[in-house]
Amino acid sequence: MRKTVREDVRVVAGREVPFTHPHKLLYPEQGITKARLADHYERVWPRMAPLLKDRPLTIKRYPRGLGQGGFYQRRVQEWFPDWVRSTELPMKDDPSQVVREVVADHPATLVFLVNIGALEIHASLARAQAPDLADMMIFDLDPPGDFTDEVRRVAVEFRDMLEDLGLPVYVKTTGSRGFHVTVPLKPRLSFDVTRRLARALGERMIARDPDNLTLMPRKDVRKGRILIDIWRNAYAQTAVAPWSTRARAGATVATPLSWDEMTQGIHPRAWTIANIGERLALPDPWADFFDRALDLRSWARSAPDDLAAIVGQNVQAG
DNA sequence: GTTGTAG
DNA sequence: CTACAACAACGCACC
DNA sequence: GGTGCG
Ligand SMILES: [Mn+2]
Ligand SMILES: [Mn+2]
Repeated sequence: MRKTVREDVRVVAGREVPFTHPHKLLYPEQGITKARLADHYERVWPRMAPLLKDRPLTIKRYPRGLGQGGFYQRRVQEWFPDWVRSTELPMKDDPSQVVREVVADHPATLVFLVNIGALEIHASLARAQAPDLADMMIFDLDPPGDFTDEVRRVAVEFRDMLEDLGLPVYVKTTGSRGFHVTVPLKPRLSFDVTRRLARALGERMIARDPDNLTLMPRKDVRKGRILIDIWRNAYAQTAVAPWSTRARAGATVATPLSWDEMTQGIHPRAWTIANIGERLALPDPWADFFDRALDLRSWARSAPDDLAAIVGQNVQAG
C-alpha cells in the first residue's frame, strides 16, 4: 500500500496526529474501530480535560485489539511525537531514577494514545507539580466476582457516611465491576496520610457491614466480601480516568454519575462508547468537582478525634 | 506500534 | 529488504 | 528477596 501523508494522519483540533489503520478493529466483537475510539475521546475531551490536567498518565495498550493481549505502559518512548507533553516522576525507592510519563493537555494526545492501541487511560491522583500531594481520595469498591447490586448499595452507604462527616463525595462507574467513590482534596497532604485516612474511613464502613466488606486485599482472605481498595491512594499510582474506555467487551466507559442515578440503581457497565453521547447532552455531575476540593487540615478541626489524629492539626497557640 | 537484528 | 522477536508498570503489604 | 494484588 502506498503511503500518503494524508491517509496516516488525523487532524485533531488543528494538530496533525499520526494515525494508522483507522478501520482496524480494536474491539472486534462489537466492530469498534480505532477511528471510532478516537471519536470518543474527541467527544468527551471537554469534560475529561479538567480531570486530566497536569496528571501523569498510564495507559493500557492492546495494539492488536482486545483479546490479543495487553500491557500497561507508563514511560514515554523516544518515538512519541515531540508535542506530546510529559513529566518526570522520581521513583519511590531510588529517587535518582525517574520515569517520564504522558500528560494530556490537548485532545490530540489522547488520539495519539488511541493510535498506539490504548484502550484504557489511567490517571494519577496527584498533579505533576506535587506528585506526592493527593488531590483526591478514591475508595475503589471491588466485588469478589462480577458486579452485584450490593456494590451499588455499599457505595451509597459510603456516601452517607462520608457526607455525615462533612466530606464532598462523587462517584463514577469503573466500566468494569464496581464504582469509584471519590473525595476531591486540596493538594496539601501526602498519600501516606490520605491512605491512612482512607483506611480509617473504610474501617468505619466495615463496622457497619462486617459480613460484606473487607480491607484485606488477599483473595484467600476476602472470602466473598467486597474489597474496599484503598491502594489507588499511593505515590505514582493511578486509577482509571473518568471518561476512559475499558478493555472490556462493549467498550464500557468509566462514567461520572450523580448520586440520584446511583440511588435509583445503575450497573457499572451501563455506559459505553455507544450510548455515552446521551450523557454529554445532560449536565456534568462532576462539573464542580475541584471547586469543592476539601482542605483536610481545616476539616480535621471538627472531625472525630481518631480521624483528626491521622490528618494532624495545627495546634492553637495558647 | 516501533525498533533492532538476523537471515 | 523482509521477518520476527523483544519490548512496552509500579507501589505497597506481607511471608 | 519473593509473592499477591490492582
Ligand atoms: Mn475497581
Ligand atoms: Mn481495585
